Amino acid sequence: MFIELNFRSGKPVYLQVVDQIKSAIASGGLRAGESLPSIRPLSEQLRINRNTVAKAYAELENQGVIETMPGKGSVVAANHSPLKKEVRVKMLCEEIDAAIVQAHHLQVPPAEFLSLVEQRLATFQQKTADSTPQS
Amino acid sequence: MFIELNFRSGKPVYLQVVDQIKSAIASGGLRAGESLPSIRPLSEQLRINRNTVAKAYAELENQGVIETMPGKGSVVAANHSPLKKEVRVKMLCEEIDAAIVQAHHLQVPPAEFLSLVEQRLATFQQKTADSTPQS
Amino acid sequence: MFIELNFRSGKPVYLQVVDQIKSAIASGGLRAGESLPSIRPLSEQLRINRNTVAKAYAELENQGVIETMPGKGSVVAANHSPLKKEVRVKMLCEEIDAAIVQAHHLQVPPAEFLSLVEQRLATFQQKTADSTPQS
Amino acid sequence: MFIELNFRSGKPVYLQVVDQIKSAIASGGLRAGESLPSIRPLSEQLRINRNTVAKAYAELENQGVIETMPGKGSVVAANHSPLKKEVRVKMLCEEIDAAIVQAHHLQVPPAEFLSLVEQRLATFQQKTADSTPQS
DNA sequence: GTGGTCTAGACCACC
DNA sequence: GTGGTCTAGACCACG
Repeated sequence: MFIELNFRSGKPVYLQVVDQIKSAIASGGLRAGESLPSIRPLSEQLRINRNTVAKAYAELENQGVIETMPGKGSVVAANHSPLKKEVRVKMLCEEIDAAIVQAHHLQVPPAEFLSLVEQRLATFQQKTADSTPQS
Repeated sequence: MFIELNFRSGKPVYLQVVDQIKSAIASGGLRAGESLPSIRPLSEQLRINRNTVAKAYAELENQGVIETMPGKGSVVAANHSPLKKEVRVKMLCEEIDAAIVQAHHLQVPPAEFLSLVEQRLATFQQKTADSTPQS
Repeated sequence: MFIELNFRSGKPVYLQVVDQIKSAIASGGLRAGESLPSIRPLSEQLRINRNTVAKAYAELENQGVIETMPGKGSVVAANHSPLKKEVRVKMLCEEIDAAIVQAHHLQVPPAEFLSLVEQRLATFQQKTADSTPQS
Repeated sequence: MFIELNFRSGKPVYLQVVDQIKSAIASGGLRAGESLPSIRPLSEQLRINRNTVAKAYAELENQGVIETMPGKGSVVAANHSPLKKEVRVKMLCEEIDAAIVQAHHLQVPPAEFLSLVEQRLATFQQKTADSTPQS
């Protein structure tokens, strides 16, 4: 569980924790059912307040990414979102549009952009496969 | 100059203005040398505080995207991309990775994700083409 | 906006605030688009910490009950849940089952229970109608 | 003695045990004078700590629902409802109101809500009848 | 040991 | 003025 914080980025610390844990899960570094580090030790490791980690975990829980059992710790949830399909696609499209606008702004042509997407996607799938050698 | 604000997104209003103007320039809606609407009418059109628009313009000027001549309005600066290609690609990859992680957690499979990206990209290119028929 | 807190009930204070606001909305006391009291004054009125009210508002926001615009306050959201219908019905059934078990336990016969439900439902609809005389 | 635990609900485990035993008694699954499973086997069956079951039984004894004779096990107490009818109805109404508020926020219209209540009630009576065929 | 709640007080970003 | 974040330290419930 390696998390790197950037205190100068302006992005809230608890959100950095959220995003990095989600990213670890998406790339297979953490798998459904696996335990997350407890709040107190993690807060000490990251040199931040316990409440800040707790806030991150609470956010992850109500996004349905983890499940936390008071007194017993948190585990990665089985992945299935309770949101309507249309809402999920809409949320994803906003993220995609942001990337497309960014590409235009950085003068990366559409063809190269698409190829980049395919390449990054392949990287993620590779990582996921690597961490499930038992299948 | 069509700008759509989302007051619910948590993203600062002035940054939404900044990003949408940058995106309008990137996508050809605004071209180098063209002038931007003045602060007062734009703030009335968007129904936001003049200070907010002023802050957005200041930020754009800071980034070298526009040039403001006090008393004479603002124009789009000559296009330049001082960043090295590799830096730009790295920035873009962060945006792409965010979308991929999001897709995983929203239960959108890779194939559908790719297809969505292609679709949004096509839509975006269509809009770009529409707004630059003179080229 | 009358909220009554019971500090001895064991129910978290912030949840008491959440439930009473949701109840006020459901019964028509607060209508879509209406403003909620600001966090600071409400916390003073209730004699609790600002963070506790903030936590309640955050919870209401991510249940989609209110919308909050940083720097401008919170308003009651237009009501439409992004959850799948099946999930919504399941959540509701848990609440209903709790009431049914309670009725059995309190030795209230089914017929009387049903009649009670109809009566309370009518009361709520009445209150809603009263607060929308303009329709 | 079938008890189903939900470790994700946030509701304390020992309270889930308490409520399900109370509900089993209320619905006829357990009758006055009948004995309950002892703590040790029940804790093994539910895969929870013995202390948790013990706490549940202590709570039940406190509420007068069961009677425990140290060294001899626990039996269901003779049924009694010391609360006045009006108090019981008031308690029940709070539970009902909670369900109605929930229905409003989950966008379930009153008609569908009533129909759901009738359906769940029928299911519950069915279960009750099944477990008391001897009456 | 775990997570949850609440308080108190600080600083910041936005409008 | 508004809400958002973070810290620090306290107490409690649960297993």
